[in-house]
Amino acid sequence: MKHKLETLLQQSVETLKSEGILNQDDNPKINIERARDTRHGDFTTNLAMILAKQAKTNPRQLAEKIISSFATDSAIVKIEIAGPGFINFFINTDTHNEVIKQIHDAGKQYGLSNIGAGKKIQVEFVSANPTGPLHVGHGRGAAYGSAVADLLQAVGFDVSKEYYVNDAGRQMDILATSIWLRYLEECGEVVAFPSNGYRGEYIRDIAFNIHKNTGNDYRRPAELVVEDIPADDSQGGDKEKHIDALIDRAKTLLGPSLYSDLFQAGLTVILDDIKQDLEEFGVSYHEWFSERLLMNDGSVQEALKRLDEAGYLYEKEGATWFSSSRLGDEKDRVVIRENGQSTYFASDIAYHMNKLDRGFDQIINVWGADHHGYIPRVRAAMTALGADESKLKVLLVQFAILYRGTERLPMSTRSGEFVTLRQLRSEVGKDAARFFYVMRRSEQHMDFDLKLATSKTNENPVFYVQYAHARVCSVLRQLDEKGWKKDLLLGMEHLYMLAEEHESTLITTLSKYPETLERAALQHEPHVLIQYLRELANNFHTYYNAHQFLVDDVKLRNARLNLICATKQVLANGLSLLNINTPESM
RNA sequence: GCGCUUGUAGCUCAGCUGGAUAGAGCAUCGGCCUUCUAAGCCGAGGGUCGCAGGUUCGACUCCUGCCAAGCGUGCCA
Repeated sequence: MKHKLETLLQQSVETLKSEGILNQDDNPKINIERARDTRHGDFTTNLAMILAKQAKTNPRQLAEKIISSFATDSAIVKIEIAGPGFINFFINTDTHNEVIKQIHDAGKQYGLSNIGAGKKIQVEFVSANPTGPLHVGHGRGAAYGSAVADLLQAVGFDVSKEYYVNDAGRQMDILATSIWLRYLEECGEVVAFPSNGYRGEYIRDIAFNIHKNTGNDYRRPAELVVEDIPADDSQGGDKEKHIDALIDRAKTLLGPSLYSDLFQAGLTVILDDIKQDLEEFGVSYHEWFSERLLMNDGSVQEALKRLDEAGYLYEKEGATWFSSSRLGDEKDRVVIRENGQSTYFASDIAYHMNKLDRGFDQIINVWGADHHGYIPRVRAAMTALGADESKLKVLLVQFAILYRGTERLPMSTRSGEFVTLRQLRSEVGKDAARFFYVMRRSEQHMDFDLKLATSKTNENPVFYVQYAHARVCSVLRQLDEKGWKKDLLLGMEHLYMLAEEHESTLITTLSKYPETLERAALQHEPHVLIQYLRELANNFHTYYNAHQFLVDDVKLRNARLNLICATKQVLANGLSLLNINTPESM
């Protein structure tokens, strides 16, 4: 309907041009909106107000002319000029009610579209270091990223979801060393635990299992482990130097093969845990992309070579630098350290080169907001590689700050004090967690009060929406118990009987679903869909309380049943897109 | 210091990229269960849209300057 009005208005503009009322080069953007108030009809446009200046008349007069040149259409019963010059369109009820048939015919497909036209989009999200379980901050990225990806898929993009596994680098060495030290404790070799190590209980679990499965293979005398190691900061030393020395000691005492086994064992356990966690959260990936792979297959060297050939690399103070400041970054960045090792950023350059080579039309990175300073250097790298940096879209997710009542909960991976995603799921459930995470705009800082989410579950908005779905199911069960049958065709023939205001409002909301999906997807704003579902549920509950569906009049009854079944369908479509369950009863 | 993000009801947040009288939920107060699930519905109160200018028919929305909060500003990842 919206598109139809657009074309009709376009024709009016052309007519007015040929009459000389409008200039030939006036090509306004035709803007049709839903009227916010029912008194303003169904659709509205501000076209006359936009064009009034060029046409040198006042908006209301111009609106008159637009209307008089407007082709008649059976779907439109009335056109009005209102306020400063809005043109309001009133749609006839048959056209209005037709959406119930459309929803029935399309079923699960209702709302899907093909505006993405099969364009390839990659969405990378979460990508947490595999150094420990996911916490509630990652949960937000997971819920948001997957919702964005699934929405884009729903409107016709060819979407690939990816997790970048940072399975290389110093953090991983710290992890392996932390595990080893806990393992030594299991064996009875007591070594003071470094302040910079990973202190979580899960490290002990991993160490315990390695000890159980492999015995004393990794055991080395405590005296040798600590011999000549520089002091930790608790002893007035430097924690970085301390941990680096311990890593080196682990490598030398264990030898490359055993060290690598230990490293791999830790990585596997943690990554498997992350995969399972996400799966249970309803998040799936097409690709788990390994950073180590990039480092081992020469991609990093290749990427740096390309930067060098383009003249963007130079040597300074023993390191190799990328002159990103020439491309909009604040300063130049090191890609190869003094010690010869490439930096994390170098891997990331290679990773983005790899993404480009895979032929995506658009690359979306969902990052925690604390990484925002990283964006200019990645864009600079893409440009330097000769790519179109506008292909990259970075969506930032603000941290979720956890509260239990008024108490702010600590969130530090290193100290091991954090609420895991798994704990959150078991406390509030998958559905509520996903709903909560996606309910707010991603750039909003978010306060997540566990006490509220757990102790008052009945106030949780997710139940409100699910309850609407369950209520329709319940009505259908009642229908059955009364020995009545639903007569689809009879209902469709009598949709005109749905003349109550509550019915009309509900139908309008149903018809907004496709455009809501479209907007939510293109703007990368899943909260728009949540907002919509809450409105739809509200319309339904209000209707439910105001009118009886299972009335004796068989025509009206079936018309109403068709309406609430359409509502059920749209609720189900929206919720399942967000990977939230649609219970038949509650 | 500089950069990014945010500032809307007591609290948590929407506000459809500039439209008509700024909206929900929670909390508070008052109503509605012999009728399809009261996890629901109806009503009331509650606002200097951080502050000050500017742009125009029209600003919560765009521009500038302040104020406040969070984050960033590593040869960490």
